This record gives sequence, C-alpha cells and structure tokens, in this order.
Amino acid sequence: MKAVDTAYAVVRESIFAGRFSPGDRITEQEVVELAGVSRTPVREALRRLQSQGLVEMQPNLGAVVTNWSSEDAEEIFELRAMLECFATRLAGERITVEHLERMRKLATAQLEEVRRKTPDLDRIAELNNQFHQELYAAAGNRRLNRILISLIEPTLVIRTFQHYSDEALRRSARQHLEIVELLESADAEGAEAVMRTHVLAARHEFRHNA
Amino acid sequence: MKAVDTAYAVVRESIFAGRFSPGDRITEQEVVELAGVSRTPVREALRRLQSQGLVEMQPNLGAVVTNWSSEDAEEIFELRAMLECFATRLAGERITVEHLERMRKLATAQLEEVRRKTPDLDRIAELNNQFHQELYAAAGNRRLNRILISLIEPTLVIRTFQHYSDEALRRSARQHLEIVELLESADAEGAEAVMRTHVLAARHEFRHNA
DNA sequence: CAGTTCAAGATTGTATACAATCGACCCAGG
DNA sequence: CCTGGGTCGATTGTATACAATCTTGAACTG
Repeated sequence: MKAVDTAYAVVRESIFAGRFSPGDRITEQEVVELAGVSRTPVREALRRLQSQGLVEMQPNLGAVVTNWSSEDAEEIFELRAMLECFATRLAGERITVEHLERMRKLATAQLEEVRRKTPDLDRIAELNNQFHQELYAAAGNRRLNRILISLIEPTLVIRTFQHYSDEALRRSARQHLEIVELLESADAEGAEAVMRTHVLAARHEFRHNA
Repeated sequence: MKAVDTAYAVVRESIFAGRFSPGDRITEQEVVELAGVSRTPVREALRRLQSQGLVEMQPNLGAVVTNWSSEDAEEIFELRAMLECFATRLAGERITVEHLERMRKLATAQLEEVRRKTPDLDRIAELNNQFHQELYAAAGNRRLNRILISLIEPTLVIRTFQHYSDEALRRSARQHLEIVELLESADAEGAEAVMRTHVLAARHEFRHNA
C-alpha cells in the first residue's frame, strides 16, 4: 500500500471514528506521526480529502474538518432528492439481473438486521450505503455515481442512523426492498416515487434529530 | 501568486489552447520547465486538474489529458438537462435584482456579438459561460454550483461553439434573454422549460457536429 | 489597563535528493 | 523470424531540507 493511501486511510478513519471532530484543525505533522509517512504523501492525502469534502483547506493554515451547518444539510438533501430519483429512473431502464440480485440481498440483510432486538447500527449504515451505491452503478452514469458519492460521503460523519427510531429504521429498510421489487417488475415510475419518499424521510429524520 | 497556482494555470491554459490534446501524456518534468517551478507544486496542480476532470492520473504513469467519448458527452448532457433545469427552478425562487441585471447584461452582450458579421466565438463562449455561472450562483445552492461547474469545465476543451451554425448561435443567445425575462416576471416554470430546450439544443448540436 | 508591535516558534509552501517502478530496447535462444 | 528475459533510462513516489507565512504571547506605549 502506498504511503499516500495509508495517510488517506488513517485520517479518513480518524474522522469517521470521531477522533477528529468537525472544526478541528489537522496539522500535517500530526498525520505524519499517526501514519508513519513523510509530509509529501500526507499533503496529497489531505487534498484528496478536501476534494471529497471531508476537510477544508485554508491557505497557509492547513486542513480543518468540515463543519456542517443545517443549510449544508438542506442543500444536500435537496440535491439527493433530485439525483437519487434520477438514478432510480435510469436504473429502471438499464438495470441487470445481477444488480437486482445484489440489491435484493442487501435490502434483505438490512431488513433482518433492523428487526433484531439490538440492531447493529454500523452494519445497517454499511448495508444502506452499499445498496445505494449498487443502485448508482445500475444507473450506468459514472458521473452521476461520482456526484452522489461526493454528496453522501461527508454526511456519513454525522452517523444519521444513530438518531433513527426503530420504526424509522424499519421503514427505511422496507423501502429498499420495495424499490428492488418495483424495479424487478419494471415499474421505474413507482420505484422513483418510493425513492423520493425514502430521501425525504431521511431529511425529515435529520431535521428532527440532528 | 503561489507556485502551485502558476503550474495549475499553465497546464490548464495549455489544454484549453490545444497545446496538449486529449490522450496526450503530461510528464511532471514538462510542466516544471513550462511553469518554472519545482515538481512538488506541479504534482499538486495535476491532482487538482484531475479532480476537475481535465486530466486522468494513472499510478506510476502520470497525467493523461482526458479523452471524451460520445458516451461521456451523453452522460454530461443527461445530467446537465436535469441540473440546469433544477438550478433555474431554484433561481426562480431566490433570484435577486442584482443577479437579474448581470444576467441581462450578459445575455444582451451575447446577442449583440452573435449578430455581428464575424462573431468572436471565444467571446461568445466566455459570455455564455458567465451567464450560466451567474444562474448557478442565483440558485443559491453551493454544491449544485460546484457540480455544474465540474460537469461543464471539461467540455470547454471541445470548444462547442466553433461548430455552431449562425442560426444555432443566435437561438442560443435568444434563449438566454428569454430565460432572464421569464425569471423577471416570476415565471420559473417557463424559464425552466426554456432552459431544458436550451440544453437539449446544445446536445443536438454536439451530436451532429462533434 | 487596553491596544500595538515585534520576535520566536510552529506550520505550511517549495525545492531537491533519493527510492521504487514502469517501459522500451536489445539480445539470446528456439 | 519470433519470443522471452533482462538491463537501462525515464518517470513517478517518497523523504527531507529550506523558505515563507502565520499564530502566539510578551514586552512596550499611550
């Protein structure tokens, strides 16, 4: 593994694990010590994190972990509502049985997980994430894929599912399965509608809890 | 001006000026000599160009000027049709008189330019670009702004307007003015419809000429 | 005491040296 | 003639040294 990749992974994990909090400044020297590589790859890794929106770079000041305001969240949900629907519509035209199978597996696994007595929220987040990524891939527009990932990635820091009620968790998982089934029956319009509901519900949860 | 900025500007200009063509490999040493800075800022500049989609980085091989296939163009127009309409809708809700004034000025200037005997295609491209950017700003969603810029920037290399007929040039400029006037009369829906036509016309021109 | 100036330390920006990797070319062997 | 392997040059990847810039804080002044 290249030095830049380890530096990137170390910082990224530290942010997701909460060891760096939004607003914290990350000095290059810190990362050098954490990752055990020199400053050159560290700088490159930080720029990569910047282009993904996880940190912001200020000239001569370095990296600061991005701090999300409620306006940022509104912007993101506004765009997601539009783009995820669009992705669903495209998927409706182009999706293959392989994609559908994987999506069904993911949705089913998520549904099982949310029905446990003490659901593993991290696992749910991971399954949820994979489901959406599979859908983007099925849509077959690489740029749309990239855009949606760049929109969603930074919000994973907030760990939305931690604030979901059990009922919201279950509804979310059920909607995934619904989307799969509607796509299987070639009802792109229906799938798109469920997806819109799905994203707007996420926004609702976010507004009321975070 | 910082070294990284000069390196960035030099490569960017070289690409737009056609001194680097799509598919060309750009070695760091070349840029060092062109820009007169060391390799460190050159590398950073190339990564920046990568994140904007102007070049692609291959491990241990370096930067290659991005080569656009017709599939890429379809993807981009597909997304633009959606996102520019969305931007227009948002602008309809939030636009200020200052934005409208600037947009009217830009549209008028463009209309004058296309009516000259020998229109300056580079100036038209510049005015066109500024008009769209002004609209994105008026939409008030910074991420949407960023996304649209990242979609359009790489396509500027192709110099679309070079292939437009006089009639297409004029229609394009007229549509800009129409959009301004519809936004002024608070007819967001109408403005959105014209914008859709506008983007689809651009796709049409592209398909038949490039 | 508040505000300002300036110097020292810390941090980022840049240059350069060294290591690792890739690709082209040459040459031997079939 | 063609193929496989290996060496060498070129290029990217990384480390480190040096320069520029910013922050901090303490001394100084009104």
